[in-house]
Amino acid sequence: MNGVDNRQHALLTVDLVVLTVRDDQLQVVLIERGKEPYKGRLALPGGFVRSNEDIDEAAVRELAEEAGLDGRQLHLEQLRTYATPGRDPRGRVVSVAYLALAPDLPIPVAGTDARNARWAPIGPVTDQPETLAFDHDRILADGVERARAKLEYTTLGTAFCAPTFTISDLRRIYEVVWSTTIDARNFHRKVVNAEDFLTPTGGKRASEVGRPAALYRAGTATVLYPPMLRFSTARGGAAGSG
Amino acid sequence: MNGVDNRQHALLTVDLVVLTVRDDQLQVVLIERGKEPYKGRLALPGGFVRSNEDIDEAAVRELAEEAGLDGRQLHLEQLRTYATPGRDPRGRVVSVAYLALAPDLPIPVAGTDARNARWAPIGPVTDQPETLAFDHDRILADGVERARAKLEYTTLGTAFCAPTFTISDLRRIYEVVWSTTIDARNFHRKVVNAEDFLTPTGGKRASEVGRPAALYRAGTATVLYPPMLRFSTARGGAAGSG
DNA sequence: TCTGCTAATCGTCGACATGACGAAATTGTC
DNA sequence: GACAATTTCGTCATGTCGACGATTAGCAGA
Repeated sequence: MNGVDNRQHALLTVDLVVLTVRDDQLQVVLIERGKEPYKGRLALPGGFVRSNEDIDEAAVRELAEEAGLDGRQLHLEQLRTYATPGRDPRGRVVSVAYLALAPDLPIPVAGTDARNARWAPIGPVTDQPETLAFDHDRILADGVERARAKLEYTTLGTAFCAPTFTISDLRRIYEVVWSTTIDARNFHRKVVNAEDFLTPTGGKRASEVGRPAALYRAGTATVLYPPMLRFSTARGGAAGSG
Repeated sequence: MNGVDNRQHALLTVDLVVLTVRDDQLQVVLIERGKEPYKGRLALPGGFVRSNEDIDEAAVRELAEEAGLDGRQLHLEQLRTYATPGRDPRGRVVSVAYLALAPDLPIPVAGTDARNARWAPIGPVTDQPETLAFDHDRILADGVERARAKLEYTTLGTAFCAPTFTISDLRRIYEVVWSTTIDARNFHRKVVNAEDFLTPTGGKRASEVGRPAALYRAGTATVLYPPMLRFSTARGGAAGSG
């Protein structure tokens, strides 16, 4: 707002980091780009925000159009905005990234743009630089880190679960997302004692083998008190980066 | 990316939630708007992002221009993006909000746009709706909540302190930001034991009265393990007598 | 110098959370 | 019925935390 008017118009997009736990792996929805730029390259689903459309709406719409998922049924939150000049060869394109956490759903491959969408394990993507189009590697990494962090101090682990689930289901979420192993007995004690984390449904589910497990629904709590610590209290504090 | 091209160009701005603890109150930098829309109204500092300027740069620039503060010397992080249609009467304006945490610095009222900038306690602002221009009340509330949450599980409390500070200084930060009181002895034990949270400088500072306190610098840790819990675990604690 | 006063720092104690791990309970399978 | 697998309940040592007493270090006034 000084003498020179340097304001510039930009194109606005939303990009989606849609995560699930599937086959004991953390997986993300990727699409294969059908046009330039980066034609043929893997990318996060996303697209341009329309006139008079709020970005939250745009995220829900793209989730449906490109991934075939219903945004009202899964956790969706704004992640971060990426606007570095040159991040998109088409010009100044600002992307608002969203993070979605979903249970292990099949991707409907209906007659939508979701035809190219697929679940892909994040390992091969995050291990190699420049796997995805644009700056989507970075966006994915930010989304994964956000998800990992949120499992610690929120009850969001249930967002990866089906509407009803067992404590083992939930434990496997934590183990996969954090790439650790958790003692089943201590985990059980912890989540059962955490107030409003889990609501028992009364039902039980017989797995293939072993004692049937009680079924639960997500409780009303959104914050986990006390939090679930990712790295055991063990000193060392390898808490590293920021 | 379907048949109809609904993509729309938007103007991009950055807005700043700059917080400090001053006079035992959480305060924020506000400016008085000099032009329409909302002329004369209080607002968060901010402005348009320039061509070929990254938003992080724009945030640092606006911090200097509008608040007279040096962004390299304080904590600055992206907060959230606001893009609801109609949030700005001038048209489609997308605002990327940033959160800055600063020690109790005077605002240089030099010959910059900072002439209107001032520190203002957040209480009167957050208590009344529609105090600020645009949707800045909401942005401020989001910024304050982010700051409160981050004190729990990061070492960011030191960002509110001068380069060297005492443990009491740090404790007052927590007390003011969280609007609680904290036992000085337990707080002392906790932060001294938290690895790499504080680095002793060796110096001491004599306050007006009482035993002089040791001076510290912020340590290298960015994460607080275990976290500082905002609401006490309050299990048996509150119920039982001592 | 001695006596207050205040704030910083050190200690103690009980309640509770947690990690390690034993053991009982409940299924299906051979 | 023995066995394997899994869930669920207990036990124990350790660590953290809140409550709070005690000591220390500086200043000011008697």
